[in-house]
Amino acid sequence: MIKKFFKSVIPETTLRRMVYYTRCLNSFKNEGVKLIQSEDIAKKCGVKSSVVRKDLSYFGEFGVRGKGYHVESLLSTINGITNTFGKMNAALIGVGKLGSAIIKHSTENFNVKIIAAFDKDRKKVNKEIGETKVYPIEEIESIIKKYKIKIAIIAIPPSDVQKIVDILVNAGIKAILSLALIPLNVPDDVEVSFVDVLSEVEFLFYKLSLRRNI
Amino acid sequence: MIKKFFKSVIPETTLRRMVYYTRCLNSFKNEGVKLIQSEDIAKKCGVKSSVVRKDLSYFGEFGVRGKGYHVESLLSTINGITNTFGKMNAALIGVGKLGSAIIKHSTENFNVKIIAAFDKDRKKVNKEIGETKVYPIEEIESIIKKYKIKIAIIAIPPSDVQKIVDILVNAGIKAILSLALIPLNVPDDVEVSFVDVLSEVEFLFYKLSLRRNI
DNA sequence: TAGATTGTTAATCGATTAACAATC
DNA sequence: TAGATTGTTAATCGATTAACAATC
Repeated sequence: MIKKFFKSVIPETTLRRMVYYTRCLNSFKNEGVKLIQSEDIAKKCGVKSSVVRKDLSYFGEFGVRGKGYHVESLLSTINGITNTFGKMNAALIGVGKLGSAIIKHSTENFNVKIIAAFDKDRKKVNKEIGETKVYPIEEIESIIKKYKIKIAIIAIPPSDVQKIVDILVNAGIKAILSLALIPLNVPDDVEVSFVDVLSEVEFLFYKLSLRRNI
Repeated sequence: MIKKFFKSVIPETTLRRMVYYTRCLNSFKNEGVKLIQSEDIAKKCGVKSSVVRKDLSYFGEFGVRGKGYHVESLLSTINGITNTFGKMNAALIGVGKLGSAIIKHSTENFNVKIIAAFDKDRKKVNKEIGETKVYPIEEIESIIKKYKIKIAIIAIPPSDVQKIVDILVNAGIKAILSLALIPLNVPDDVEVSFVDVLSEVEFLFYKLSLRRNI
């Protein structure tokens, strides 16, 4: 029987939870845990154990029935599937307060590494923040191509966003994370995603007020 | 016939899009536009017009068939429903790089106002960032109660998060936005939501790698 | 083997979509 | 009235859930 490597489509929601899972698994690994059950992952990540099992099952059969999952091998299987072995290089556009906070976070924390930052302010250019060098906007294309960067984070004022997006797409960027909640024009093969703290707060306000009214 | 004020449950996704819509509507208002169609809102927000109409219909019938929606009255109706007339006061815990970036954003941009910030660092306490005063951690409870703040943003290291969450819940906070992707223990009546830039980047990496493999 | 936990199924729930009747 | 756009419907799609057969 021929077995496909993956189920044909993996749900967005599953992919999002994979980020949780790898974090949990890494934390288990650091604690020296060798074998875990779906229930353990579930508790640590705040989801249900059936969700964990279903999510993992999209990628293959990793568990041992009656026993659980081997932390180490599960981790490396996930890394293998996603082609990411801790080396997720991204670019950052806009080295303001928010931008430099993100660089700082990335040095302290996890898998993502900001390997190049860009700013239009001449005073910031050629400086280094942590290990990240700041280049002028004009060099976006050459640097992105040179380092084969596929993902960019945009932390600039809304008015400048689309202009930069065009440059990025042209340079070969395949996914953009924007920190301003304005729609972007990109080709179909470029992923776009938004993260905006204040919008999320507004959403929470809506949720609370409606709760009172029903 | 008795008409309920709202449909009994409003979908999460609708509520999230309401944030977009109010922004679009405000921008139309500032351009002096009086009357708009669902199609206009849709284009500006990057969704489909049927989605806009369905979303708005959860709250009532605001449009005029054959004509469209009155920008001004639609905006104030939405504000009325959510009890928010531009006055969304929130607290912020942790005045590091990320925290102060958020304060700066809130002064420049939209509806949310950070009316109190907290930090354990004595050197930051009693300073002001923009119009936001920084209080010591010990005063969380008194200040939150004094200003009746219902929503808090947490921008502190993961290890301190749960401790602060307990204090916040105790002080009467009803919604928490955490900037660290670790699960929080809260009572059922407290909303929790997460925003984490680097997790989102990881998610995008997963998405891209899988795209290549299928 | 008996006990335990996985991987999968089928039912349920929720969100999206397009088409169109209602109506300004 | 004719033209236009809303508000609603019903079908489709996608995600969650709990239960359990498979199997270590």
